Amino acid sequence: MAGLSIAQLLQVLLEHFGPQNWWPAETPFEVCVGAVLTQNTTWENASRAVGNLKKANLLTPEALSSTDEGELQNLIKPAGFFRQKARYLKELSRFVVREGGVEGLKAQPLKVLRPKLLNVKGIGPETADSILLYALDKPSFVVDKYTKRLLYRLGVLEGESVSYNRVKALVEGEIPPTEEHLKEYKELHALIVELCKRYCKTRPNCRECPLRELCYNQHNP
DNA sequence: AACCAGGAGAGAG
DNA sequence: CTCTCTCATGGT
Repeated sequence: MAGLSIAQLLQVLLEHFGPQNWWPAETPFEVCVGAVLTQNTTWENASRAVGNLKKANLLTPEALSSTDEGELQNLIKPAGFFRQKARYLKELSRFVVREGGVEGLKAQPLKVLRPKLLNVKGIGPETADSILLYALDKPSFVVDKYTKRLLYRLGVLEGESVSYNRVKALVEGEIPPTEEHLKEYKELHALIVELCKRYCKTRPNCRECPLRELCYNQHNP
């Protein structure tokens, strides 16, 4: 049944969609901000908020950390949860400044950086890994709702509520978190999102899905 | 008009 | 560690 390897999955997705070259952002810090703003929200909504911050010249750690929180709330409203996300962005930007900016973060090893990020209010496992992978070029695989849903429907996971760390360990067990696999981590997560946005949402569209023959429960999703 | 979207914190068991 | 509540805007 579950004879599907993660490497195979990546290969099939790459053949269908081609390299995605994520994350859609101009700077590493913009990736960090976007990672927070897209929490439990569509990228379309998060992107509007990012655009507002860009117009206001707030997409640097220094500018963001010294901005009035109330004004910040107004700018990021389209992303939803604007009160807590404004607080989270303040926490994050202060952290980045404190650590010597993006360069200061990049200089640190993954093993010490990940716990530090998880210690920041508003940065959970997915947001931390997104920042590590796409903003700081550290090989830390990103698990999200799509990843769990897809791996479940492919018969790799027992359910969709398997814990974050177990899914992460599963993938990183097959593709080790080393520098040489950085590109594969980036592409795999991006491709899973691309696939799921189109074919593997809560209500699936299996008929046009390129993976429909691999999906063990395609008739009762 | 419910339902959903690239989560995370806080509290309880 | 797992379960449940809350947080909010915008599209279908």
